[in-house]
Amino acid sequence: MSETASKATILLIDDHPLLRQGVRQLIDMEDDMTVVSEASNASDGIVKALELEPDLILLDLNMPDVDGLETLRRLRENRVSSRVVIFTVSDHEEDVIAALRAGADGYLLKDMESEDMLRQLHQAALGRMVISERLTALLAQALRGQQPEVVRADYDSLTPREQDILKLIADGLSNKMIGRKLDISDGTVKVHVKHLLKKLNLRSRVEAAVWAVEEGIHRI
Amino acid sequence: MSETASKATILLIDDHPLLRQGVRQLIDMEDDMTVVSEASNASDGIVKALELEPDLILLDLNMPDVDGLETLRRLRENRVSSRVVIFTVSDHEEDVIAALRAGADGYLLKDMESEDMLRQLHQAALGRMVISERLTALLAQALRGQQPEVVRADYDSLTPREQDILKLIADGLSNKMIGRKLDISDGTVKVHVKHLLKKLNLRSRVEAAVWAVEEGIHRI
DNA sequence: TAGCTACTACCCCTAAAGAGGTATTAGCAT
DNA sequence: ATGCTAATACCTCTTTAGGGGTAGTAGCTA
Repeated sequence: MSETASKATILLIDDHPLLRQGVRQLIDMEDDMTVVSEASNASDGIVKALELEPDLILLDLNMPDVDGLETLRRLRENRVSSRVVIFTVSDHEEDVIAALRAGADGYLLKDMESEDMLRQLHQAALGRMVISERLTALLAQALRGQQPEVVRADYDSLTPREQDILKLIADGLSNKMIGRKLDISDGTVKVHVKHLLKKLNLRSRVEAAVWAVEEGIHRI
Repeated sequence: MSETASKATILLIDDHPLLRQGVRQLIDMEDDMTVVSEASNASDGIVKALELEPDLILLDLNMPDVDGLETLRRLRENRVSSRVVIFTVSDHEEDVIAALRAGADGYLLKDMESEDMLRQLHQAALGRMVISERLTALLAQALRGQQPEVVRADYDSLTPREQDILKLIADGLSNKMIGRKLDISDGTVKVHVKHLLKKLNLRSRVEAAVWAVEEGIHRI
């Protein structure tokens, strides 16, 4: 970890020497951060990460051979606990989402202003997740995109009672427990389950539970 | 839409008169935006939205009676096409996510600086999604559904085979189907299921499936 | 070698789930 | 009044799940 006493250690993994040079100069001008090493490819980066255990790894996405995402995965596989911040030119939604899903602790764009960059690096070194401001709208949209409207139609086709019971299934309750909770017989619960499975075209309560959780119906 | 020639029209829906007053003054000092009306509750807000069709609606989340989220839903039900930006004090993850899922075009926090606020409002009036910068990390985290620490430990306590089978349970497969897929007997699958339930301290495959989906293990 | 873990497969047994059916009651709309 | 839907409850039947056990095989390690 990076105490205020010692400098936060940073490893650069990027195949562009000039850019590494620029970032290194920028960072090394700060008195609480330092670039401890650089790598121009994935395998070299992983070796150095394991060896140096830096506080922070700045990782380019677009590298020949093994790309940044794959590098990130390999770092995680090798139990590298450093925070990994993607540092790239790509502001494509798929890249951002994929990187975050793969466990990136941040996603910064290379066209940032220097001062902005330093501010974000400080935050990252402290363990905060950092994302270029320009990407917020994109993130929000992705989050919304996860929720298909088609679902509503299906869910709304259920009677109120069936909706109740679907939610309880998604809580992992058995028919008997559901009956107890709703104060009806477990036989009646089975009837509702039967109907709701048919309407949603699912084959078991497990599928129903998974569906409900994935669609967020779970906690409506 | 807001052309550069005419002013962008804004409707405030918030139960705090003083805050409405402040926002109105701030906005009306701009020469390309104007507050055309205010409402202190949901129903009044919806009526005015239908009547005035503003370019932008600033909507408070925390209102007595009908809250902002429900208001947003009703606005959408009534085919109000105005862009709706949530304007609230709540930086809770659930609120942000729920609002965006419900179709909000932005989410701004009330503790913003004036100039920042105006900048964001201009963007929103132009149709861009706006999110307070402070919420980016939160969004990113929501996107990856995150929380491993504890989970990892539990999940890692499973043998590779048990992990395989947990994933297949979360796909809704029966023991027999899992056995067919892994080319082992369904009896063996039952053994693995038994063990994995015990290790994870769960009571049924439904609970296991829900757990796996919620923790994102589902698609590792 | 002995011990440990993982994986496999079977046994027995009970409980739960799900598909099919009939039927009553209440409320609502035609 | 008739029909329709939702909710309730019961029936029978088969399949699936899950807890308990024993046991063989393979691999790894002290």
